Amino acid sequence: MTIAEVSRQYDISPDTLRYYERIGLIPPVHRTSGGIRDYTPEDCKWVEFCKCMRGAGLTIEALIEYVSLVQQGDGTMQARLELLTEQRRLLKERIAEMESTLARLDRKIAMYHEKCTGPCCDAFSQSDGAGASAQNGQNA
Amino acid sequence: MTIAEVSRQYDISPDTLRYYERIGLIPPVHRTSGGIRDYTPEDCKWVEFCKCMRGAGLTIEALIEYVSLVQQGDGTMQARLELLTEQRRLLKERIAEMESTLARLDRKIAMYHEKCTGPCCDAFSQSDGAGASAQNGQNA
DNA sequence: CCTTGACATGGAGTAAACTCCAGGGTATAT
DNA sequence: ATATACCCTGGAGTTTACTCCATGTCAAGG
Repeated sequence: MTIAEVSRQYDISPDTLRYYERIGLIPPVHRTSGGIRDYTPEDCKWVEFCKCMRGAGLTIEALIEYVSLVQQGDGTMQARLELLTEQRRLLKERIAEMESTLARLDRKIAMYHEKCTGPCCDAFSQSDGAGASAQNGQNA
Repeated sequence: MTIAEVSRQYDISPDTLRYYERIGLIPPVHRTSGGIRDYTPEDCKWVEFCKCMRGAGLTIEALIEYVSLVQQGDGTMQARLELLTEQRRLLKERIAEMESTLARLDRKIAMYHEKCTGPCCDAFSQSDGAGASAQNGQNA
């Protein structure tokens, strides 16, 4: 598979694909005798994997480390397991934080709904501020 | 409250606090007669709100727009509601994506557990690749 | 063989989001 | 009054993660 095909398939520019390879975010891609990249299914899987993990917010640094461990062979299984476990923990933390922010957004939206559909729409004037509930010192 | 106190309380550098104010991510902060920032509880709430929303991945652009709407007064309630609803939708999408990546990480971790504790630890040698399951074209 | 379009490399340029700095004002303890 | 610590602004610098570019190579059609 050429770099252009991979680019289309995963919606990542050729420049970015080369960049990812250069910094070690994906292992070196297979080449033709002429030196042109010819992505194997394995190469593609790395591209997809990195895209997925980056999308979830894993750092490039952690992923480079993981790729490096895989390239060092089977002796690094334990280290890989630890790395992935730590990244899983961090990901779960981020999700929890986002869930709580989502709940907060929901409360704020509910308040705007009340204000917009309440008895006297457009006639309110409490300073809204950061919380649609500016009166009680703390919200979420 | 001085900028240094707010900085400590929310773990945001004074430079970043000034930057946030400059770009409109928080409304103008109250000043002393001498021109020095003196954060009111309301100002602090904005700082906390922005920190929370930024932490969940809302764009600076969307937050600036929200702050701007709030400053424009009560006529913008409907627009604020729409903005928040859209941001909520995007946030939920991101969470869903991260949940699925979390599940994928879990599967991969489970596979490493098997390999590390299985019958012949350290004696495997299937090329691992991006999936700890390099044999079946697709994983997750 | 030659043209044409995609690909290669190394390095420079860019956008976002800070972060740092110089030069100068403010405030409080001595 | 003055030293010291903190704050101000405008602007330059930094980091991250790309993105673009100049120059040269590769490969398929005519």
